[in-house]
Amino acid sequence: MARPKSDDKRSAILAAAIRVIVKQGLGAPTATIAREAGIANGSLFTYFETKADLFNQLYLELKTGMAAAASDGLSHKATLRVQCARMWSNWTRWAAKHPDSRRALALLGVFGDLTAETRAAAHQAMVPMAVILERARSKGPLRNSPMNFAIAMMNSLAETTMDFMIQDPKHADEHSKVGFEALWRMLN
Amino acid sequence: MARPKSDDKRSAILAAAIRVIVKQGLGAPTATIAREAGIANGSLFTYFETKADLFNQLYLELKTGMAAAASDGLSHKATLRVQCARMWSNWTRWAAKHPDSRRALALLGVFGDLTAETRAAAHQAMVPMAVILERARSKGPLRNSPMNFAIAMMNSLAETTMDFMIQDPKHADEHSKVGFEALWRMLN
Amino acid sequence: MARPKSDDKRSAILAAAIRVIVKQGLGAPTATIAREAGIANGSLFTYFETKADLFNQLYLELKTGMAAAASDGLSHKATLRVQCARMWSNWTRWAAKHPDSRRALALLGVFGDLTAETRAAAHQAMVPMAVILERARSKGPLRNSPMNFAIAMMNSLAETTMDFMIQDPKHADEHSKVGFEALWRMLN
Amino acid sequence: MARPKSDDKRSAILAAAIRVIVKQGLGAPTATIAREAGIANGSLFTYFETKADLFNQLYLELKTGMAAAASDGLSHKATLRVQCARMWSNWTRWAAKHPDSRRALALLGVFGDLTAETRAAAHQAMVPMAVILERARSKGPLRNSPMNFAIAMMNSLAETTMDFMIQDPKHADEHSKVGFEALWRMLN
DNA sequence: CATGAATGAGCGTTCATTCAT
DNA sequence: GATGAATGAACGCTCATTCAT
Repeated sequence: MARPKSDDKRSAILAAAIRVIVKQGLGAPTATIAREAGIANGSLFTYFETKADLFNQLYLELKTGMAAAASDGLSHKATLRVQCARMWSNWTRWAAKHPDSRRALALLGVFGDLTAETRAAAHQAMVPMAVILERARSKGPLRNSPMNFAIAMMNSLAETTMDFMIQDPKHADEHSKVGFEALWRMLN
Repeated sequence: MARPKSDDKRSAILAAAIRVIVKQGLGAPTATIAREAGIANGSLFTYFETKADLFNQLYLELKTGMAAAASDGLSHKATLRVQCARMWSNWTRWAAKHPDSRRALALLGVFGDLTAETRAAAHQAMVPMAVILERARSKGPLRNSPMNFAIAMMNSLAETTMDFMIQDPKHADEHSKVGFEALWRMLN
Repeated sequence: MARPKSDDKRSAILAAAIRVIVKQGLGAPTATIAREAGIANGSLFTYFETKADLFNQLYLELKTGMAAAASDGLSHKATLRVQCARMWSNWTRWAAKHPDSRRALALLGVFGDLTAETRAAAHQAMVPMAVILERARSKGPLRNSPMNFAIAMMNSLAETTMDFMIQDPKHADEHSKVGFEALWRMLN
Repeated sequence: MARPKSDDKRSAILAAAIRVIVKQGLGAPTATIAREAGIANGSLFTYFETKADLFNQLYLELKTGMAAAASDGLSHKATLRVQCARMWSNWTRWAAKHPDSRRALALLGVFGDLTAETRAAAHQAMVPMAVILERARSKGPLRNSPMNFAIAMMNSLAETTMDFMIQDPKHADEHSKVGFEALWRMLN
C-alpha cells in the first residue's frame, strides 16, 4: 500500500478540529481545520467523509477519552464514597487538564447532526461511571427518581465544577472538592 | 423616541425566532425567521441591525422573562426555604410552560457572538434570584465558595430538572420537587 | 412589490446560457453564465432554483421556439407535400438563423438531468409537426412502422441538413431543399 | 516499444469506461472507471495521460470497431444494393449486439474535448463504408450534393434505426430492414 | 417604512492529476 | 509499474446584508 492513511494525520485533524472549534465554534470552515492540521483542504475528506462525520467521531473520541479518564484506577474494594470521590476527581482533573477538549465536547454536544449512533455510543462510554453513581443513588433520597435523572444531575454539577476549575485554575482542587461534597450531599 | 417602528413586528420577529431556532438551531437563515414572522426578509433588518443583534436581544429578553417569572410573588416575610422553594417552583414551571423559550435560551447560551454587554445584562436580570440563593449559601457548606459557584450549581440543577419536566410532563411537578430537595440538600 | 423579478433578466440568463453552453458545453459554470448575463452569480438562483432547472427550462424554451417556428404559416388547405415542405423550410431556416440555439438544444438533449416532465412537454411541442408528418407516413412505405420511427427519422434528417446549412451558409437553401427531397423520397 | 505496460489493463480500462459512461455519462469520475476496471485510481494515468485522452482513444476504438464490423464480409462482386444492404445489416446488428458501446459512442460524439486528430481518424475509419455509399450516391438524386452530406444522412438514419432496434429488440431485424429501405429510397 | 430582488463572499465537497511509497 | 493518499482548484449553492422601488 502506497502512503497508507496515517493515524497521525487523523489525529492531527481531530486535534486541529478541537482548537478551531474552541476558537470559532461549530461553524468553523473545514478548510480552516485542514490548514490548522497542516494538510490540504481536500485531504480532510480522505479521513472523514463529511464535516458531520468528523464532528461525530470527534465527539465520540472526546467523550470516550473523558469517560476513560474518569474511570481510571477505580478500586472495587473501596467504599462507595471513595470510589465516587475518585471518579469525580479523575473526571474534573481531566477537564482542568484539557480545557479545550472539554469546551469542544460541550459545543459538540449541541451539534445538530450528531447521529443517534454517536449518541448511543457516547452513552455507552459513560456506563461504568453510571454504574457507580447508581449504587449511591439507589440508597439515598433519589431512590425513586429515574436513574437518568441522577446521572444528569451529576453531569450538570460536574460541568459547573469544571467551569470554575478552568476559570480559576489556582483553586482547581478546592473547587473540585467542594463540588464533590455538594454532589454527595445531593445523593445522601 | 426609543423604539420607532412597530413594536408588534419586533415581537413577532422575536417570537418567530424562538420557533425557528428550536426547529433549526442557530444556523437558521434570517429569511426563515422573517417568513415565520410574516414579514419580508429585508424588513427584519429594520428591527435588528444584524442577525447577531437579533440573537443578543432575544437572549436577553428570554432571560429577563425567565428571571421575572421566577421572582414572581416572593414574600419577603416567608422562611428562606419557602422563598427558595417558591422561586424554584416558579422557575421550573415557567420552563415547563414555555419549552420553546427554554430550549431557545439554552441554544442562545452557546451562541458564539453573545456580547459582553448582553451577558452582563443577563446576569443582572438574575440578581434578584441570586440574592435569595445567597442568603442560603452563606450559612451552609458552600459558605467559603464564590457566590457565583452556588448560582451556577443551582442553575445547572435547574436546567437538568427542567429537561426532565419537559421530557416527561406527566411527572413535572414531582421532578420539580425532587430537584428542589436536591438543591436544598446541596445548600445545607 | 420592490424591484419585481424582471423578465428581461430571466431572458438575459437564458440567452447567456445558450452562448456559454455553445462555447463551453454543459459543464459550463453557472458563475460564467451569470457573468455573461451581467448579473451576480447568486442572482442566477433567484430566477432558476438550480442549474438543472435552468437547463430544463432552457431546453423547453428552445424546443418550443423551434417547433413554433416550424409550424408557422401552415395552410391546412394546401397539399400535404406543400405543407411538409413549408414545415421543413421553416424548421431548417430557424436552425440556420439561430445556430447557437440549435447547438445548445442538441447539447441539452443529452443533458443527464432532463426531467421526465421536460421531455414530455418538449414532446408535446412537437405534436403539430408530428401530425403533419403522420399523414404522409400512413400512406407510404413506412405505414407499418411505428409513428415514432418516422418522426425520429425526419428528425435525424433535419439535424443533418441543419448541420450542413450552418456549416455552409452560402448553400443553405440548396441543402434544405435537397434534404427535403430526401425526406420525401423516404416517405413515399 | 509502442505500447509498454499491460495491454490487458488498457483494455480493461476501456471496457470499464464504456460501462461507466453508459451509466453515469461523460461526467463520470476517472476513479469510478478505475475501480470498475479493477485498478487503482492513479494507475489509470499510466495508460492514459488524461481523462480527455482516455475518451479520445475510446471514441476512436469504438468507432473503428463499429466500422470494421460494418465492413465485414463485403463481396466486391455483389450488386451495389446487396453490398449496401450487407453493410447496413452488419452495422445495425453490431449496434444491437453492443448497445453499451453504441450508447457510449453516441455520448462521446458530443464530448467537448475530442481532438481534431481523433475526429479525423474516426472519419478515416469510415472511409470503406463511405466508398460504397459514394457509389450509390453519385448515380442518384444526391449526385450534386457533397459526399459528406450523404454520409451524414446515412449516419443519422442508421442512428435512428439503431435506437429503435435496441429499444425494441424483438423487432430488431424488421426495424433494420425498414431503415435500409428508407435509406435506399433516399439514395435512388 | 415595507418589500423582495440583488449582491458576492463563503462553504462543503468533488475530482483530475501528482507523487511518495 | 502499481498503489492510493495528497493536492488544490473549481463548482453549485446559501445567506446575511443592501438597496432600488
